[in-house]
Amino acid sequence: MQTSSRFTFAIHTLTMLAMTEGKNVPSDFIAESAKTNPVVIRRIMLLLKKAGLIKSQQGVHGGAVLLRKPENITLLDIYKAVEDKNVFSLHPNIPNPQCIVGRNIQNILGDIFNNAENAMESVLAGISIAQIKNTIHDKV
Amino acid sequence: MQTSSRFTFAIHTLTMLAMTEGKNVPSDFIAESAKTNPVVIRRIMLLLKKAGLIKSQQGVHGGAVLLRKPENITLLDIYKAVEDKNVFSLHPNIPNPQCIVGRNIQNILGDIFNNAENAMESVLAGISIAQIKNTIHDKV
DNA sequence: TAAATAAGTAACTAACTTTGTTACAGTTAT
DNA sequence: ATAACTGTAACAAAGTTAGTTACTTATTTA
Repeated sequence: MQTSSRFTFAIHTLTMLAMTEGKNVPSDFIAESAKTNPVVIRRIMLLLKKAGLIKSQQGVHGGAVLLRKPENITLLDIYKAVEDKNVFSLHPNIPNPQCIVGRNIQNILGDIFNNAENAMESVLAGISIAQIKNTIHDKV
Repeated sequence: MQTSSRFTFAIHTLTMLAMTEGKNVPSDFIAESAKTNPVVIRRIMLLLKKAGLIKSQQGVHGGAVLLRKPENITLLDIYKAVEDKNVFSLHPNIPNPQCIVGRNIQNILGDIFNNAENAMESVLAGISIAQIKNTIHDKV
């Protein structure tokens, strides 16, 4: 599995927006901090926009701003905005229904995988952008 | 992220071995149940072998057998045997150290990502191949 | 009104991963 | 000797990702 950096880029982006609350932040500025191309950031901004986490403005002094307070944006909100696939994948082809294992394994694993992902997601749900921002401030 | 099916294939394989305890099970037999190519199964068997979960034998009546009781093989053992990458990825390039966010974000996210993965892994650690085998039997 | 700045977006590349496949060498039971 | 296995190399096809260039559209400001 090749894991994407979208989630990390998205958290980075929203943290930057939380640091400069109110002001429009352009993608170039964020890209410079995250050391990537502005288009990569803009693509992620589109996903965050679709999820209702930010709004953006074109033109001079344009950029992105948060639509919610940092306290009300959890990492789970962000995760769901930018990662669509599950952590675990079942078989690429449907297993043999004439085998007792093949006939049952997908149901069983589906439940287990859901439980495992939920456990992971509840950790993400417990952390807000505000907490990350504060941790950064505390460190300085 | 393109998630792999190795974990699912590996659980499927070990469950099959647990069902026919003692007997050597050939890759073709497992592949037929999982609806994939025998080489795919053999490649996964190599990983399970390296992790000490199975042994395998060449030649007529060859195949794979478990090296531990099904009760003593957890999904976490299997996961670690076949998936080497982390669920989450940090930035592909090192963030800008001259930015307060860039300077701190990787440490902060590293901790959070570890917590989230640990939560997921402890669910996997709580389930054994024996449980899966029993669930299959109960269903019939 | 012109210029400058920014998002939005399309198109493309390079690198990488994954599953599936063929082929064949080595091993072992019968 | 033969047949049935694993082990393994090599390759293709498909998909994803990050990065890049280039352009259109929107908006501010001088």
